[in-house]
This record gives sequence, C-alpha cells and structure tokens, in this order.
Amino acid sequence: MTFKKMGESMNRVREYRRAKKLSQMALAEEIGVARQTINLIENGKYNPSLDLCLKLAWVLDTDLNTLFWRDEDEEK
Amino acid sequence: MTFKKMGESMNRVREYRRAKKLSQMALAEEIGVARQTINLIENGKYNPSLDLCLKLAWVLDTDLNTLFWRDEDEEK
DNA sequence: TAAAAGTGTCAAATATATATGACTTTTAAG
DNA sequence: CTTAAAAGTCATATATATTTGACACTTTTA
Repeated sequence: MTFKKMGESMNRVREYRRAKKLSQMALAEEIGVARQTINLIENGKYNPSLDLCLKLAWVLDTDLNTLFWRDEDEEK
Repeated sequence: MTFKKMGESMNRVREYRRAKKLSQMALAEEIGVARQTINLIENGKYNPSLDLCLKLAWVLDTDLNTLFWRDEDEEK
C-alpha cells in the first residue's frame, strides 16, 4: 500500500474516523454529506470546502491543523 | 460597524493581510486568485476551498487554526 | 463459507466556488 | 479639497465540489 499524491493537500480523516469506529457512511450522515464525498476526501481526490473541513474536525474531535496540511512546499 | 454572521465560519484574513500591508489585490495575486475572491472571503460571503485556505495561511505566515474557525456551536 | 457491511468508483445532474469586467463608494495621500 | 488607490458589489460565465443511484470488490462477522 503506497500513498498517491493527487491534490495539494493531505489529511488524516480516515485515521481519525477509524479511531472513532465510524464507517464512511456513518460519518457522512453525522456531517450531513454524501458517503462518496467522505470517500473522495479520504483518498485525496478533491478539495473540500472550509465548512466541511470544520464539520469534520468538529465531529472527529480534533482541529483543522491536525486534520489537514499541505503536502508540497514543506516548511517555510 | 457591526459584524454580519452570514456563513458558518469566521476568519481573520483581513487582520493578517493588513498586518502584512498587502492590498486585497496584492494578496490575490500572490495566491493566484481573483481579487473578488479575497474580498468575499474577508466579508464572510462564502466558503473557500481547503486549498485556498492553506495558501492563505501559507502566504500570511500563519496556520489554519488561527485563521479560520466556526462561529456557531461554540465549544464542545 | 456464505452473507452482510464497508469501501472504491463511475456517470450524470446540481449546487456553488471562483473568474472576469465594470462600476460605485470609501479610504488614504498630496 | 482633490485625486488615486483600495475596497464593496453586481451580473454573467465557468470550473469544480457535492449529490444521487448503481454496481463491483473487499473485509468482517455469523
């Protein structure tokens, strides 16, 4: 299992979701979004909106900084 | 001057932009986005994408947590 | 080992973020 | 006070996030 770098951002949604023993479906419902949306985000296929990111952080009991970061350009 | 709560998120983009003495135009150019986009975000008129948020945090020398937060539902 | 639940993915439709160009109003300098 | 830059805003157009429904593949559990 290797990592695919498709977008410009990376995230730990899957990790945090599993820690809470939620399925993609369950998480999607809690947040009020489609299951596919969660799936695509976890697989880095696209670029969620800020609101969605905030809801994810909220439901997963974490914050934006720990959940999302940019993959390229490393440190400043 | 009073605050309008239009979206579900709040931000300190204007504050951090001014601290760097950048106009909306200058910031927009640095990030590669339209000036109106910056304007709308600063005024809470919509919901930027995660990539844009990350670029903003990057250019403004800060991070997601300090730049963006949800206005409603306060603390958990 | 069979069934069920969870996940990846595709195509088509819809909602909305973002772009472009123009114009008005506000703010900052001279 | 006058002017120019900066900021707010509108309408139209485009790109893309998100939805819906469906189906195959994989993992879990009975």
